[in-house]
Amino acid sequence: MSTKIWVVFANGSLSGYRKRLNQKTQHKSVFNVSRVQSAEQHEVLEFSDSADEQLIIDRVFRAVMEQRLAPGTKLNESVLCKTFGVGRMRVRRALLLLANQGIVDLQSNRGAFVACPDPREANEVFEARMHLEPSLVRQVALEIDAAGVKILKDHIAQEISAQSRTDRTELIRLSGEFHVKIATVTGNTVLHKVMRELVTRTSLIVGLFGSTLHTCCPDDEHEQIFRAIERRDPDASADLIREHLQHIQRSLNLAMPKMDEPDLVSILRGG
Amino acid sequence: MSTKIWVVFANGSLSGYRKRLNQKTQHKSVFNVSRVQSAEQHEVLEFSDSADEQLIIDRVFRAVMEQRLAPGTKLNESVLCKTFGVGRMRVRRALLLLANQGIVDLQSNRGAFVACPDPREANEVFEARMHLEPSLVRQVALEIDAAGVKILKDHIAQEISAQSRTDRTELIRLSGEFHVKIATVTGNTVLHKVMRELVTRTSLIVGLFGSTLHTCCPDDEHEQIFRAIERRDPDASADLIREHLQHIQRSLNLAMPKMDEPDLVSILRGG
DNA sequence: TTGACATTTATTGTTAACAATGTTTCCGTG
DNA sequence: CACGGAAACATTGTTAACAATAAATGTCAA
Repeated sequence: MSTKIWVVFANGSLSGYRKRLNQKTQHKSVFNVSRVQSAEQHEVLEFSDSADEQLIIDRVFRAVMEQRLAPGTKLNESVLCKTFGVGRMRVRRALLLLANQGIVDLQSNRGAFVACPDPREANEVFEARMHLEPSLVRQVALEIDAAGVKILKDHIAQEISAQSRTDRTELIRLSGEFHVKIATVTGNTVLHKVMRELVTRTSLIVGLFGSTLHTCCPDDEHEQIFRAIERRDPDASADLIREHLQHIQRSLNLAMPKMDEPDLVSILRGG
Repeated sequence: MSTKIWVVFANGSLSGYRKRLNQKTQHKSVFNVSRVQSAEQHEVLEFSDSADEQLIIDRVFRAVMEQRLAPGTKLNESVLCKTFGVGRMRVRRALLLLANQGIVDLQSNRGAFVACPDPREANEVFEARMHLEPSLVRQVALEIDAAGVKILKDHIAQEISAQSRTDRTELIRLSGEFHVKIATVTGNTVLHKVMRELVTRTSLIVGLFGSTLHTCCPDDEHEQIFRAIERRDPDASADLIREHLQHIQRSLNLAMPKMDEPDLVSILRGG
């Protein structure tokens, strides 16, 4: 739940609180209040209330990226409540945010479902990534420092390990996360968020339209990209990631219709 | 509020509903139910419940883009409720989504405030735009059709008109929206959403750090970009928009600290 | 058995009351 | 008057009950 630590400037304001705090010290803690009276600055450290909310989001994110939550799966509110041991409000807020990011589809009075991107949306996501990632990786190749190289190197090692263990789930997750980490090493949180969203939606798409296992983890392309970055070669990096994205996109079978109501009807009628 | 029209396949399922509908026909309407009994496909047309919710979001978006909502402004829940004539839930959901898009800062137990991006975040937003927009505008220059050209041409006309009328608010809004419209003409909804978010955050940034009026509407750069697009010149388009973004970014005074608590304290202590 | 209709159940959407917190005001004392 | 303290007030966060809807089940007649 919530834990707050008050460190309060001695100009009033705490007085009223301390009384309330002493009344019910269940989930509140005040440390060294007397000592702190002499502190100079009002400061509040808050261990965010929304931690469990973010947990739900992360779990769904991860499950989608690992393709363990199939598109179309219904996300029942009460089930989520029990699973995470939180109230309905938290679950609904998490679902709203997930819907806002295109990961789940929120249908009025029917509930939340893991999104089923259609081919058009799939192409849109890839188009967006094709705009963003070459330029991004170019910058990374130019500016990356030793710490960044290590992050990517470790990641590649993990991928190789998962590949040798034929750990499919882990490999799928790592495969997507590689692209997120490229954004991470720039230190740009805005880019990080955008990439995370696009990559997760890509996972959905690959899960829906990916014909072969090969689709999500094409050979050692990630390693090649890393090597180009490592030797600070922006042009090669950009070219490689462009090809990489094209390979994934081309390996999709976008003609395959998803199991959607209208399609089902037309199929049955045709038979 | 909500209005639904049921058109139901005659295989049951409606029966129970019609009873309820007849009981209270206040905000529900059923048209031609008898005729529809012979229809073949179950279909639900829903006039989204979340329309008013989206309205709140759009209004805040617009107010921020027009810089009429200053960064730091508190967005009181009850005020918003009265303003839009909706319940608290809707307002809170809207605020949550706005926070998720970085437009609003949601502080626990204190409320929602128009975001105050710091210089670091400002640079991140510009960096993200510098990655995205040149590539985007290049594609637009290559693929745009007559309808797209008209959209942009009309927009430029509007900008010129607002400039001649010295309608500052309108000019600020149009100035941001030009970039969104470039994404719009691609027809890519994913890109559109990303651009909309980045541009709105830019408006916040310009409002905070823009030293001069000139910052937000630099000469006729938009018109030049449009002309490059119109003559299908991808290289020139990309170069121009890159310069354009750099001009805006350079005109910012990022050294100027915002009126934030920690800064205020340090200022007072130093004096 | 099937199809129209009614009923029941499960799930989601909304609201309002309550709890917790932040903010302001006020009061007495030195 | 400055200051600490306490209460009053305003606002936000949470919960639980209720309303509305969807989905499932049951009934009965042709």
